[in-house]
Amino acid sequence: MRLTHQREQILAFLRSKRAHFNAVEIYDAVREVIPNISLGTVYRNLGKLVEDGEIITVETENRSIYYDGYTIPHTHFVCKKCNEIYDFEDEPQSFKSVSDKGFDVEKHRTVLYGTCKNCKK
Amino acid sequence: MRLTHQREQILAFLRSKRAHFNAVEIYDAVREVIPNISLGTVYRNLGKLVEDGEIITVETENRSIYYDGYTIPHTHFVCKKCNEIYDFEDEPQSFKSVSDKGFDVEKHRTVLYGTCKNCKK
DNA sequence: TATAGTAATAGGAATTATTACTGATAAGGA
DNA sequence: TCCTTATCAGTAATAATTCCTATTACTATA
Repeated sequence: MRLTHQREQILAFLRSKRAHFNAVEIYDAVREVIPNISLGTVYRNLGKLVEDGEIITVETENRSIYYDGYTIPHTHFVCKKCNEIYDFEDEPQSFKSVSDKGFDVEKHRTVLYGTCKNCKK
Repeated sequence: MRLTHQREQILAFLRSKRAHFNAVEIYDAVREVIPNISLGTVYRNLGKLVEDGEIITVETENRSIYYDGYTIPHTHFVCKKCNEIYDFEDEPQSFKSVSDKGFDVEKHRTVLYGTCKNCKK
C-alpha cells in the first residue's frame, strides 16, 4: 500500500481527533489541506484503511457509516436526541457460547442507544 | 395504529421466520400475498413497526438494514464469508459505567464478525 | 347507507450514500 | 532518472431509502 499524500492526510485527520466522522465530513476536513481531493478518493482510502486495521467503522441507526481513528476496542453510545456518538470502555465479554458452537469471532461492535448527559437536562 | 392488511402481512412474515431480511426481501415475500404492495409501503410499515417495538433492526457492515421479528434482546453474528446472520444469547452486561456518567441507556446492539461454523470447513 | 374526516396506500420521483469507470498523475523501486 | 503500476480527479452509475401526490379505505356520526 503506497502512502500517498491523500491517504496520509485522511489518516492524520482521523488520528488527530477523538471523534467520529462520516465520509463527507472527512472529505470537507481534508479539502482544507488538499483542495482538489475527490470524494471517491476519500471513500477508497477509508475502505483501505479499514481493511488494514488503521481505522474502524461505526454502524448506527443513522444512514451513514462513521469512521473512527481510535482502534482500541471500545463501546459507542449514540444519543437519539442530538445523534452525538460517545466512547466508553468495553465491559468484559468472552463470547464463549459463540466460539463453543464453532464460530470464530474476530471482532465485535457494541452500540448503545439512549439519551446523553447533555440532552437529559 | 391501524392494522392494515399490508402491515399485518409484513409483520406475519417476519414473525414466521427466525431470520433477518432486508426491505427488498420482505417486499418480495409479501408480494406473494399482496401482489400490488409497493416498496414504499414496506419501508413505511417497517419504520412504524420498529417505532412500536414490534420488530427490531440489525445494522451491520453490509449496506442495507436488516429487520428481525424476534424482539427479545440477543446478539447477532455476521459471517464475513457468507454474510449469514446468526442469533446468539446476550452475555450479561450492565453498562453501569455509562449510566454512572449520566447517560440513559435504552437499548444496546451487539454484532460479532467472523467466520461461521459452515464456512470454517 | 350517505357523508365527512382521517389515515394509509400505490406508484413513482427524488434524495442520499456509496461504488465504479476512465484517462491522467505520481509514488517508490531499479 | 526512468518505469511500472497503484492511485488520483472527475464524473457517471448504482443501491438503499425517503418523499410526494392523487387515490382509496376505514370509522364514526347522522
